[in-house]
Amino acid sequence: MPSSSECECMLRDAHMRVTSPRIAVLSAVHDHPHADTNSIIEIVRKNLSEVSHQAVYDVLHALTEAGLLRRIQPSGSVARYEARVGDNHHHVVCRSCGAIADVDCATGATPCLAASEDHGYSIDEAEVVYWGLCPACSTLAVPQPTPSSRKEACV
Amino acid sequence: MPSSSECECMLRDAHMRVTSPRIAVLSAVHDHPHADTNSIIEIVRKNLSEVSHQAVYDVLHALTEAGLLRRIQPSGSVARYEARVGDNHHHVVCRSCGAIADVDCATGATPCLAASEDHGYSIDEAEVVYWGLCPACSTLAVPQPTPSSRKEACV
DNA sequence: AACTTAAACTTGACTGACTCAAGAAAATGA
DNA sequence: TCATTTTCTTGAGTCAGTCAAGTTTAAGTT
Repeated sequence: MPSSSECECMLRDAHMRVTSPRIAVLSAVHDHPHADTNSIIEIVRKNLSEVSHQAVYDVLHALTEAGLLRRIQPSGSVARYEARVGDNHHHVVCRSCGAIADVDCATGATPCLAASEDHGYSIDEAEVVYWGLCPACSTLAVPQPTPSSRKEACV
Repeated sequence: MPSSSECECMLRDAHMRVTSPRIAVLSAVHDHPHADTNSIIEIVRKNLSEVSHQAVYDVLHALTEAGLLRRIQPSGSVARYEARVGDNHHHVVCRSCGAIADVDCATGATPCLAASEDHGYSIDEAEVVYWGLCPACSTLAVPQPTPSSRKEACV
């Protein structure tokens, strides 16, 4: 939960102009990791009433571009943002409720970055998303059969 | 490139009713891995004119549910489908043009599935997306500085 | 072969995340 | 303080994907 002046400092360090929407957005994402854009807009408006959604979108893009935020977007989810940048951690996503938690990399600093066959691509990042059920949902949910369990021979 | 009768057989094996849109969609995805929904609609309409977009959406969902197709959706991309199911391979995505290629798992059958700290989640899948530049784009592109290269001390 | 019914298809309107564009306002450096 | 560049506001627009209701069709049953 960095203070306004700390957020201000982060912006200055990134050579970005300091504006109250930027401070508010940066602070909001620090306080609410993995929040989606709409939530961020609401949080920002609690502190600064009257901020346009476009401003928040612009600020999120600018901060992401500057490396102060990281944008994540698991399949089936809208864009989410987090302030934990610089390390390479991954995420667990609940299939049922969509909750997201951070996971440190299992295999060290550059996880899984060695693809077995890169097809000539120059790879710079390996993004890992673990899918499953969060503690709350896994106690509620009935175990459901996997689609792959009904494989039969075809004549 | 499976024949219609092979596609028909896959559907029957999955206990699904055999319809021409389903055969056309299944065949189209087999022939065009990683195609997005719009492309699939166009391909299907070349063979079967007059198929509604809703039907294609429904069919894609049903086939995915049945395990005959797999849906992938890298950040910033629309949904894409592939017919290679059952193995756990991953994908390389070009940051510039969005091209996708398959990558076999680097670490064996259940790659990276061991998260270091699972936060109580019951994990059933690890999805890995490699980001980089495809061969074509990496020869064209000028090397761009990473955002993290401008870190300075803050008083 | 005809019937029944659950599943699939068509049509058309709708939602919601996100973008575009152009003018107004504000922060920075001189 | 002034000029310039960047940022913010406003409002319209785009597009992937969904919803809903009525119609058609395939497959199991009689």
